[in-house]
Amino acid sequence: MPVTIIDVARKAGVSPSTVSRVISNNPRISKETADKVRRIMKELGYHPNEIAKSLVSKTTRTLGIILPRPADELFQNLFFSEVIRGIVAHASRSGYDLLMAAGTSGQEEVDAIARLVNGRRVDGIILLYSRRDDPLIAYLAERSFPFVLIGRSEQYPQVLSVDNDNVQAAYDATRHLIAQGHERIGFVSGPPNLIVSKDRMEGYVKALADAGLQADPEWIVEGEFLQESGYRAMSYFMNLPKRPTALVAIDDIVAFGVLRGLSELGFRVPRDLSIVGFNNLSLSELATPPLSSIDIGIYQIGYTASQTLIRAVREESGQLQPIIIPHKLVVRESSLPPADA
Amino acid sequence: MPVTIIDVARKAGVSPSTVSRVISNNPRISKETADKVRRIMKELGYHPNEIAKSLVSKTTRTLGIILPRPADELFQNLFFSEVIRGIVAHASRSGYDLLMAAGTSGQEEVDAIARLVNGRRVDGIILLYSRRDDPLIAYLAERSFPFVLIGRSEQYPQVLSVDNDNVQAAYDATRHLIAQGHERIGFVSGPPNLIVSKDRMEGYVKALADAGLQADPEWIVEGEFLQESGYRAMSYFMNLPKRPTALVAIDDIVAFGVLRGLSELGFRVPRDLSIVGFNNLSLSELATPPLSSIDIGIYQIGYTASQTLIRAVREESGQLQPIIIPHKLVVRESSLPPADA
DNA sequence: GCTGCTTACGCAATCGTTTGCACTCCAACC
DNA sequence: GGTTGGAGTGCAAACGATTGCGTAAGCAGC
Repeated sequence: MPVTIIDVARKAGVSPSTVSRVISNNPRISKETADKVRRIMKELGYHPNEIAKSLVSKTTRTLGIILPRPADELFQNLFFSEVIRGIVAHASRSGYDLLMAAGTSGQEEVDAIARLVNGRRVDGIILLYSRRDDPLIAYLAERSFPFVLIGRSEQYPQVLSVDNDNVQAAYDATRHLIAQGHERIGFVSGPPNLIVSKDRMEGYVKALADAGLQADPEWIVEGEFLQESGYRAMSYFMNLPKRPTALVAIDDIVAFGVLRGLSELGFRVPRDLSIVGFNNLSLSELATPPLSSIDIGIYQIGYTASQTLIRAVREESGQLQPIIIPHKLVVRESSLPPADA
Repeated sequence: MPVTIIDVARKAGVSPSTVSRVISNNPRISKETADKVRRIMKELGYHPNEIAKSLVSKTTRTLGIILPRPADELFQNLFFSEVIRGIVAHASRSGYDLLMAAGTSGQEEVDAIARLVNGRRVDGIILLYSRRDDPLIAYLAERSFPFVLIGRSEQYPQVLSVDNDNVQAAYDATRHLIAQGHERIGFVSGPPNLIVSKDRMEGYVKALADAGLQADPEWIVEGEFLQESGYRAMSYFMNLPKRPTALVAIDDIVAFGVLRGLSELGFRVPRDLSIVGFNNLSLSELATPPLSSIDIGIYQIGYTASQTLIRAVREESGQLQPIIIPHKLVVRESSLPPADA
């Protein structure tokens, strides 16, 4: 029913090949022919069938992104939308679309990726939330399918990746708290199988050590990237006989949970507890009190990931060194000395 | 290079047709043959080329979504991620993927949609942020391409759509404020070309009228779905000789801007100004004070939109009546009588 | 007038599937 | 023993493009 290249060719009195060459601006077509063909295309409202194109060109101008397991929970965190925002901004500027596929369970994630990769539906893939032993990375690396990792891989260091220096970032956050005079500093971590959890924990421990302080295992708790985790961590910490006076939270959303819990219990921030988070979500400055946070440049990460991947897809041989997006500490009220101090 | 259906056929000693029929579970294939073919497929690591499949089946098991103009700004609002969350949850459960395309300007939006539609890249399209005179709706409706609108259309009422009763929602919000004793109630609206702005405004005006109050045009301002708009609106209102005592904000994010501005100027909420927003973002309860909001069930909207669209794509003849997702008012501190009253 | 080079285009194969139709068996029936 | 009929497969066309190669026309050069 829709108009094909053959319809155009017939009406223009040329062969389909010629039309095809007009579309791809092949210089070997005379100007008159090209003009005529172009006119007919307009007239007929012709648009190339991208699927057919893909079949022969083996290319789709589409990037794929796999939504990590509980796609449901994922978006609760602004991190995700922010990184997608960056990806889409660059990709669309480069003429690429973004295909999102979700797997609901672990195995389904691999299935989802197999669908995209083997089904030739995408030219490259962006991987998120790299786990310490990630089957997706292995899958793609083995097939040498173009992909870029947001985060980093331990088993496959020689892989395109965009990341922060999370060790240093956590170091900076902790150091800042120490500089405020805190000596009892807790850490609310994320899922232990995520590399980012491990890295930030490492920076936290290192900062303490460098300051001659000791990381008390009692002051480290693990959770998810969810408010509830922060809430739980808060109630754990505040019930400790010897409470920390400051907290580093692995994510602002977790910090929000802490704040909510504290206010419910009547504690004041930063007087009773100072806190700094990660990601500097757009709402962090609206929290009560405004939340200090490490800005890791999420948008930039997404943007750069798309850039890197598209370069790789085009075989412009990207650098295999991980790309590190700089972070910066944004100090707000939640980690400053209390006004009445 | 990758293994095709022909490789499988050759190795199994059958024809490609047979392999294809095995894949689609055609009952006319004998069990032995099917088993053998399946074994070989595993052995060879065969995965069907979805592109080739799409070419002949004219179907892609993919839903498209067009990112409205300033894709950059868009995601700042949790509304977007939340609706996508709902879409992806349902779509992936039904075996559909989601393709996001962005246009940066008005014309590019139409181009983007043309690419998806005429390029046969998607089976259906989800449209967001319907404007009062939306070229995309016209484009799709004219081609009778399956699509569902999140929101509603004035020119094309006979179109699949998922929406709230925004008039009623705004009515409820305003009515709640009136019930608290407010008589001077302002409204911070959104872009006037969006239908949602118009609808909520209408409900606001109607609630006032029903209460015997008059909507003073001075107390209505327009803006974007951005914090800055709320901030500006706040400073406008608070400089009025005769200030409103309460505000309805078209979106929580706008309300956040108002809150921020008020706190900077030393005003207290709800004592100096009560406020209720829309969307009940996950962070609304974390605001200072916790923000009253109309919960419009964003996730549910996305979920239902996917459901409706997929049904339409499969020609299960969805209802053409707009589907209305119920809203509910969530009252929090920002619109309650001040504690010291 | 023949050769040889360009220019501008067409032919036909190809990409990896699906599917309508035809065909071959073989058992069952009269 | 010929006819039917169904079960199980294969042939080949089709989906809508791209592209290597071939070729006709035109012109220059000798």
